[in-house]
Amino acid sequence: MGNKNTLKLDDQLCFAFYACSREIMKLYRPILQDLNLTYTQYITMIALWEQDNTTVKDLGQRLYLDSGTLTPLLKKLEAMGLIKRTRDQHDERNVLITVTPEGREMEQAANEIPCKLFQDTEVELEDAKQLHAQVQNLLNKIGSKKS
Amino acid sequence: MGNKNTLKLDDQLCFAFYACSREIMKLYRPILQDLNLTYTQYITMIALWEQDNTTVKDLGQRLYLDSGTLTPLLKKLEAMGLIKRTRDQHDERNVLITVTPEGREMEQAANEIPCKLFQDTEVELEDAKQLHAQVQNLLNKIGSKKS
DNA sequence: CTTAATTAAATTGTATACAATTTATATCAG
DNA sequence: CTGATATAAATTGTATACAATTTAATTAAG
Repeated sequence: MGNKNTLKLDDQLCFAFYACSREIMKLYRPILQDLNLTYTQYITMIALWEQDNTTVKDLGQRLYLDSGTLTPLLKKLEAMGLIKRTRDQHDERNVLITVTPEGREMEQAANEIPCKLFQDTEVELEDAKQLHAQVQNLLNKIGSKKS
Repeated sequence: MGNKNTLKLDDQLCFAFYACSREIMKLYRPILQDLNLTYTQYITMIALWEQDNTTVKDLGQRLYLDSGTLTPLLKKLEAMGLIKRTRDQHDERNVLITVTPEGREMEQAANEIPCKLFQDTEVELEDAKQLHAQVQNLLNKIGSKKS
């Protein structure tokens, strides 16, 4: 492993997450191509299917993305007819995002995606599930400052 | 958890990796700012400190990045004086990347980074290390097709 | 009521990512 | 040797990410 004080790519936890997420996205790409969605657009739609009629701010908090990323992405999804963006009548600062019937229709097709994803790999679903819980736990700890 | 056939953000392993890597990058940002490096530039330098005088192709394989991402990034690092790009005399298709003395000097400062990273969070180093091994394992399995 | 402070999106500018194509070089087949 | 194939980088075009700023609307303070 070399000197303890020497930086190694193989010791970088963040790099492992970063590389792993991009490699899994490559598995998603051909599947999502059928829906004409990118991965970021896909998780945005998942967030909206789960919670319709919400704000850009709420979406940003759940997806860990800011308006600089979301505004153009949501405009794209609107142009594709999957969502609708409207100013909140009660507080014009908020933009409300709602899923259109076309967007709802896509949800049905999307439900088939998870079982296809790791189909041709050696990844065991049980391992993935166990790992997922730990990553989630880490993610929660990153935000909270030590007391 | 709702219907088993309903997509939920909290069930998405890839999203957990994706969000987690970006959140950790946010912890890196203020630290890397002292070196005037982005996270991608930082892991590229780590790869080069570990293996000097290598090709763009080799870097791409180790970082899971292609020339479309690396070429402009390496040009930036060269402009900063940290590396040198030269065509291989024996095979002009290859571009050899070498670390300059300035680039080597930065390695010393960078060695201090890992211990600073999770300092103010609740993340336990032992948990992180254990998790890392599992992510690495998954990453290895993604590439290999089921027999 | 009116100005100051706050908040939510949008915009601007820089830096990735990556598919697809192009360019330049090297190798292979006949 | 020579056209066909293959390979490595670079380029082009699209889609994120995100810091920093701007715009518009709301709320708070005096």
